[in-house]
Amino acid sequence: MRGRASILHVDLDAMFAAVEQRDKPSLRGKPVIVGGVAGRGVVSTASYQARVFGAHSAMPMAQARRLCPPNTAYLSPRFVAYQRTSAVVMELLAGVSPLVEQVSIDEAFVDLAATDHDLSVAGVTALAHRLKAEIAIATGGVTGSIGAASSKLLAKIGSDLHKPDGLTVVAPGDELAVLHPLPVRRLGGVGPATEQRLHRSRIRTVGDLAAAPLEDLVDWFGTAHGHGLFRLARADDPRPVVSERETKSVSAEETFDVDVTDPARLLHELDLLATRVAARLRRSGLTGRTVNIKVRHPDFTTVTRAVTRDQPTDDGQLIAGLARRLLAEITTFGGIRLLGVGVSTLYDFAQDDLFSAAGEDPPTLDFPDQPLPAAPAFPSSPSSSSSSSLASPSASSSAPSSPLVGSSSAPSSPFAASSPVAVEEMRVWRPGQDVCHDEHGPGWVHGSGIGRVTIRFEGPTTPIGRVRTFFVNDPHLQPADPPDWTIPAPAAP
DNA sequence: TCTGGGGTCCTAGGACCC
DNA sequence: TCTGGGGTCCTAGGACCC
Repeated sequence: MRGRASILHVDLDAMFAAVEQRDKPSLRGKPVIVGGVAGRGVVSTASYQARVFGAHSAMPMAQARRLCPPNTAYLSPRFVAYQRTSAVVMELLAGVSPLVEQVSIDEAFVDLAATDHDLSVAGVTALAHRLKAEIAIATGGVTGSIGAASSKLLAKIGSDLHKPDGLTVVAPGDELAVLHPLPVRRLGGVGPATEQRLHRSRIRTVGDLAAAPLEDLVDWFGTAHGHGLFRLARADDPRPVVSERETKSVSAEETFDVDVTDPARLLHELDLLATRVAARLRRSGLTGRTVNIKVRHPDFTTVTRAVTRDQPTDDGQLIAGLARRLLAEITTFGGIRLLGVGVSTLYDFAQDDLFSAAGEDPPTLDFPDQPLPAAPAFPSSPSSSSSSSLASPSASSSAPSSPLVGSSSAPSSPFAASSPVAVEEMRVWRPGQDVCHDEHGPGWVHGSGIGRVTIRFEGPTTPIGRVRTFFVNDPHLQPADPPDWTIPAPAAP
C-alpha cells in the first residue's frame, strides 16, 4: 500500500450495452442485453435498465428473457465495435501515464506515480474528473467509473462503489473505513465457493474477515488463498501495476446447441478448434508444448486431458492429432455438451532472433523468462551424433536464406515442423565438439542449457557468428561430420 | 430452454532424479 | 541394501475473473 492515492481503476459502465445504445439511438433508455442470444447462451452485459429487472452478466439468456419486459433488446456481441471503443479509451489512459495495465476490454489500472502528477487527494480528484469527461466525449457517450486509491484493491473497489458514471477517491488512511463494512464478496478472489465457506463461519463483511485467525483461513482455503484473504482484509495489497503480462495459454471451445453424440462430428469439431488455436498461436508468434482438451458432459461435469511434448509446436494438424488421441481416452457415450482444445507451456521464439540480430550470444545456461523442459544433465553420455552422416546444407533448404530478417515475420516458426508424437529421448550435444547443420548450413555446438542447445553457425556458406537456440531434439538440427574448417574452441560456460 | 468463452492461479498426487 | 528428503515436472480438477 502506498502513501498516496496514486492508482486509478477505470471501468467502462456496462460497456457492450452502452456501445449498442450509442450506435442505435432507438435503444437508448431501454433494457438492452448483449450475449449469446440463441441456444445455450448467457448474458455478457445487461444495460442498467435491464439490471432493474434482475438481469446480470453470466445469467443464462433464457432466464434473462423470463425476467425482462417485452421491449428488451437482445443482441449478439459486436466485438469489433467494442474493441474500437476500448482502444480509444486505452489511448486516453496512455496519455495520463506510461504505466497502464489493461485488465480486460473494458477495464484498466493506471499508475499515476509513474509520471509527474499532483498526487494530493484534490489533485487526483481533479484529474479523474477530467479523464471521465474525456472518455465520454471520445467514445461518443460511453461512460466510465473511476476509483483512485493507494492500492489496486481499493482502486477497484472504489470504481465499483458509485457505478455507473461514478468517481471515488479513497484518501490515504481511509482504506479500512471503506473496506471493512463491505460484504466479503466484494474482495477480488472471493467467489461463490469462498463466500459460502466464510458465511458458514459467520464471516459476512471484510471487517469480520479481518478478525478471523490466519490459521483458520489457511485451513479452509489453503496456503496461498488463505494468506491472500488475510492480507486483503487488512488492505495490505502491494501488487504493482504491470503493463504487459505473458500469455500462458491459448484455447478455443464450443458449447453445442444440442449435445453431440456422433463421433465423426466430434472429431471434425476437434479439428476445427485445433486449427483455430494454431492460427492464433502463429498470429502471436507463439508455440506450445502442452496440448489440452476439455469435455463437458450433459450433466455439466467437466473433464480435461493433457499431453506434453518435448518440442513446442504451432501446427494445427499436429495439435489436432494429439487432441484426437486425448479424446479417445474419454467416454463420449451419452453425448457431449462442450468440446475445447488448448495449448499451454508456451514459448516465444522471437527471442531467438533478437539474439542473432544483435550479434550477441544467447544466455547459455538459463532462459530467464521461460519454463524449461526437463533434460538430462549436460554433458553426459557419449554423443549420439557421431555415427550420423553429413546432412547436405542444401538438401532441406526451403526456408528464407536469411533468418536475420526472415524468420520473425514468417507465418510459422521453424520449430513448428511436425515430428513423431511418441515420447522422444533427449539428444545430447557436446559444446565445442559436436557439429551440426540446420537448413542454413553448418554450425558447431556453442553451449547448452536444459533441453536446449545453442548453435553458432560459421562456415563458408553462413554468416559469421550467427547464434541460434534450438531444442535439443529439433528435427532441423542434424548431427554432422566435421566439415573441412577448423572447429572453434568451446565457449566458456 | 439452466449454466459462454477466454483466460489465470492454485492444489494435490505421482513420477522421477539426485 | 534400505530408506528418505527435496526439487521439478506433469496431470486433473477447481475457483475465480471479465
